[in-house]
Amino acid sequence: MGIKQVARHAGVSPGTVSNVLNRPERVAATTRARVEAAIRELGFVRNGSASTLRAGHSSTIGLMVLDLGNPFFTDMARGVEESASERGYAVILSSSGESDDREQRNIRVFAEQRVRGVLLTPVGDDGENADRLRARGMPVVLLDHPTPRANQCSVAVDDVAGGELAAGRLLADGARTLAFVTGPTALRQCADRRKGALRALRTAGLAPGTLRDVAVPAMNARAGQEAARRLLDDGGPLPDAIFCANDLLALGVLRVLLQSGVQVPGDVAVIGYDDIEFSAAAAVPLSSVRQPTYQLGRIATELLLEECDDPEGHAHQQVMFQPELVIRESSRRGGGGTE
Amino acid sequence: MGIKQVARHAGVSPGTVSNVLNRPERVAATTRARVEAAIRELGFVRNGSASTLRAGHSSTIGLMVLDLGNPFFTDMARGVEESASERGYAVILSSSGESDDREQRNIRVFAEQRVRGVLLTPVGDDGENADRLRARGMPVVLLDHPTPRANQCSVAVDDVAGGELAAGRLLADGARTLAFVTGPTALRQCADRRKGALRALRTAGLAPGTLRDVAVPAMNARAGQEAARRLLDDGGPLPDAIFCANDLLALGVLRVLLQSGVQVPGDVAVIGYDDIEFSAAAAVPLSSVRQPTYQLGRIATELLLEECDDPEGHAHQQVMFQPELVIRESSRRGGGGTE
DNA sequence: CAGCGGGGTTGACACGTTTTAATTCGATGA
DNA sequence: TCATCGAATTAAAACGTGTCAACCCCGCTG
Repeated sequence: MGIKQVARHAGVSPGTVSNVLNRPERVAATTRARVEAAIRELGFVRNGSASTLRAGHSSTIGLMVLDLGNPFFTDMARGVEESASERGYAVILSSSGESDDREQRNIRVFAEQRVRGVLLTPVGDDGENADRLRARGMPVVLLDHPTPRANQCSVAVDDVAGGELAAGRLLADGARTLAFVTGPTALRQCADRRKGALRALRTAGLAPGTLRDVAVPAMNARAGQEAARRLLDDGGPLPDAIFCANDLLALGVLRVLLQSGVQVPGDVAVIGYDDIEFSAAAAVPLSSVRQPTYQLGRIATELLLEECDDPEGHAHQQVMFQPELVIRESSRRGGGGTE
Repeated sequence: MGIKQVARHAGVSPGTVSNVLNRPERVAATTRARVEAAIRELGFVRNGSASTLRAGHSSTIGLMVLDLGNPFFTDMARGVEESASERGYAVILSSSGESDDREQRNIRVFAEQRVRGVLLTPVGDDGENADRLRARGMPVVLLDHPTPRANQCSVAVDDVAGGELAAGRLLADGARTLAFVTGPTALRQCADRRKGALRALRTAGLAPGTLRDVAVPAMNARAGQEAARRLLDDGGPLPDAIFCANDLLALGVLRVLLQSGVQVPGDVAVIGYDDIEFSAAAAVPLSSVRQPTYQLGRIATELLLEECDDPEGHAHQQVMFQPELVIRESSRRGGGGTE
């Protein structure tokens, strides 16, 4: 069922059918109509692999995120998909699950599929995978990951500023001891948010040692529960406030605290990061740091496709958004607690 | 950068390189080593589009879900991806956003890409899109959608039973008037859960008119908020209990109720559907109907790949799971209310 | 009337892989 | 010594599309 059958059925040559599909303006209206009718009658759909083989690249882009279970990334993906489909591109969506191996495997799939370009939220910080792709001549835009390097585009939100914002608010509210619940410390997001928190501590004149790190191996609610249990079980006094690298972590933390009879924000204030939809509906509405998630996806896609369309004329850009603090019940001192 | 360059570099013919890639056992150990070295040195990666063109189909499967913003579907997708990658297949993940148009567009992409098979959670009930695919000889498994038709596999959970379970519990707890907050009524999930609720009403000896439908155009938290506002604003008395077609809807409903000072479950009991992770952490922990989400994805993938591997010998199966009620605070009468 | 130009169409080739049938080569047995 | 056999490798064809140079036809100009 190829272009040839359509051509025969319409009484034209295969080349003409191809022209109808790709440069309709070059073919006379009457023959075009005839070909289109044939296409419809035969139910023809273009063989993408043949196109891709001929063209050297497909009309899909690859999107790799850290965790599909995190609404932050699915919101981003929505932005990507809408922006891409407006330009006639399809999106192949993949998740690395924060695993270096899976990132590499999935990137290999992208390479095999000859996607037109890749949007990558990298697990590691070295940009090795991105470099490998670019070495093959494949445009890459880093997503939710800033780069100092000028050889590629990136779109990100200032996580250091976000961390400073969150911790700063907790300190301003009177907290003297802080815990930082974090996922894998190798993740740039975690490291930067921690750096911001430390900066806030310094500004407040407190020693960096005041920040107690609680690292868990994932960034979901279950891991957050584990972190909270660790905080509760180790015998010492609870910190005045807990800053979580992630709303999912924060929701897990919150849940265990409440189950254990700890008052939030009375005994402990909690603040998360990402401002996912569920945070506002949590048992204690969660303060958080909001990012322009959907926009992140849209803009990254635009940059990527711009580079694809004109690799020579394209000027790489490093876009950096500023996050915004959203204060709700969970960090509002005097809002419902013991103190 | 093709098989030919690798062949030249290793001093063998292209056919041998292909054999190394696909049937390593047929090539002598020493030449195999030489070819593998060449592959590594040149950084060769197989051109998937050429493979696909030759084979007639790629080694990817397409997965189309209703809503990537719903954790129910991302959990399912996790099951699919893990099961597929165990067998060497990659997954192209797409969301129809509950829109018929987008479903059709994305299925077209699947067809163009010549995916090996499709896992489809259809928007409509007619199975037209699935039929079109199967007419092209492409295996399709319906996901979260039962079929009476024996010409295809399906994997689903009994939504009528789930609806009956949920509404039955609300009635057993003493509710006499019920609201059903639902997304697009054309969605099978919504229709079936409603049917179950009606069945429960009948069993309890109540008139079907007792069920007050509140239909909103989407199945997310925002739509749930709209539904709750509609319930509050129309002047009449609130129902004793609200059954939501979806946890996202329920979380939205819950939020607006609590903001308006309505006690849950004291004034109104609420129960959702899907038992997503966030439900347990909601302001009032949400009762819900649990489904074997991850298993759904795994089993559907297994069925699909089984059909792909042996289209003739494959016997279609219609798998139906039974849901399970999870009772939490939001529907526990006497748990914290006025009554 | 011959020549010219241009819009519309065609035919053939290339893309990179897989596969099948054919070929080489060394060893074995008669 | 020669025929035979099997293992290892090769050459060539095919998959369906896009492109590009060539070609045809027709009207127009000189």
